[in-house]
Amino acid sequence: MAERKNNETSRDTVPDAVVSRLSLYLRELQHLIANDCETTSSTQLGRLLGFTDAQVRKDLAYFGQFGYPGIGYRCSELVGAIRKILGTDRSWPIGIIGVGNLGRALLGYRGFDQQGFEIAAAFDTVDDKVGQEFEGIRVYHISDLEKIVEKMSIKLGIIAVPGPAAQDVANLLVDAGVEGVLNFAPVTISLPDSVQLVGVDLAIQLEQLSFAVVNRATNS
Amino acid sequence: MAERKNNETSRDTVPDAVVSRLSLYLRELQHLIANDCETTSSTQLGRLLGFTDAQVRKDLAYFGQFGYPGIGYRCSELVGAIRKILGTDRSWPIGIIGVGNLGRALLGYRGFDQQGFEIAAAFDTVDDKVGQEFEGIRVYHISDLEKIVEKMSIKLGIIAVPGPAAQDVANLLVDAGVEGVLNFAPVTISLPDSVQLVGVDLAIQLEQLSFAVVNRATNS
DNA sequence: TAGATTGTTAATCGATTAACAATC
DNA sequence: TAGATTGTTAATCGATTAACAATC
Repeated sequence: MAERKNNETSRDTVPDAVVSRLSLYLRELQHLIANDCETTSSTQLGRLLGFTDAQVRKDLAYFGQFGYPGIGYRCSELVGAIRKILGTDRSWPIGIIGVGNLGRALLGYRGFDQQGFEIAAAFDTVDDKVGQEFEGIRVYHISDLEKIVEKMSIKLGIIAVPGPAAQDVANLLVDAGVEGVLNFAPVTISLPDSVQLVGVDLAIQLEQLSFAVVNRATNS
Repeated sequence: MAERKNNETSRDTVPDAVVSRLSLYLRELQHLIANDCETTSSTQLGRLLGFTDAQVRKDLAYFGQFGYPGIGYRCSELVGAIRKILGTDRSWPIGIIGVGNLGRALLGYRGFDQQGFEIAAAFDTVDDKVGQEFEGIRVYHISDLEKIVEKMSIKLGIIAVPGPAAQDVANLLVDAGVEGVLNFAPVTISLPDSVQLVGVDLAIQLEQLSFAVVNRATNS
């Protein structure tokens, strides 16, 4: 069907920045749909998010042709296309390691389900927590990680343990066979290339904000 | 002291990517210090974080000269310099709006204090929560926001409310006089240019991971 | 001194924007 | 049809890397 050099597996590498904008497009499109918009345009999407229209079109062009010249994009169609690109057109069972404050907050976070993520199990080492349920999610002992990961087909792991334990937990997740890790611990961890890693450090986000405030006269 | 075109306020705009790497350098330096390293080098820092040595030196060069040719960087000195650049050499009183799962997790998050952030007050609209304390932090009614922000010199606000309420809360924060907002709600909010905004969407982080996993054969 | 490492300039690489023919 | 908007190419802009004189 599609011409060009296309060959499915030999697609050019996509910059991270493009992928994260894709998520933003998806979020805006879902809002537009909630507000009964049937179609949108690169200009509208760009205006909503502070990007140029050219950038919106270019980003989408990495993955194919989704629009209609003279018309724009059908919102629901583009949502479907982006979810397919991101891999969220199916459900991802997730395991969370660490049932402290942050872990429990993530267990209760409603935003995940809506985007195709489903927290299947939690893990901890503290006896008082193991066997309990939080937000309807059962807490297992970390020593059962491999067994449960397999049984529940868990593909992604979220690390929500203190920094010093993070690398050990990461290793256990890799051994258990997960394919991707989201790390909330404030440390750099290293994984084999075959396992994907995304890190989120909440303190770093505040540092970015602090910098922006201190330098606001200069940079905005 | 410093020559060059330098004039303090006319510094070239610093790319966001540079600022976020600065936070990573800071984190690694703190680990090095914890492990009794007195000095480090651009090569070592780069290796720890997966950057080139040239990038480390170039990033720091935006802000001044912090190293010693032939020797490298004194860790504690560079930590001090980066904290000053990021504005975390002083304490930032923070207000958190929304005391649901995520808000409470942030209230209890130990990583903030260590980096110069201090959660001073929490706000909600739910009667059962107002007046309570979580993790030693008092919850006020949102209608007291302006008063408390002034009294406690709160400069940064964290939005941890559901999406539909986020823009309203943002407006209240701006009216109350905060200078920066960290938004955890999964919506795009808009603020006057005079108020800085950083957004963190947890579902988006998982989408990035999902994309990376689905495309791992191609891009890693 | 010789070896190491910085700060900085120039070269390379990649990402964003502008422009426009093709299309509805 | 005229107006709108796409997908895509070429031009611009910015960020990363390589190289090296200066320095300890």
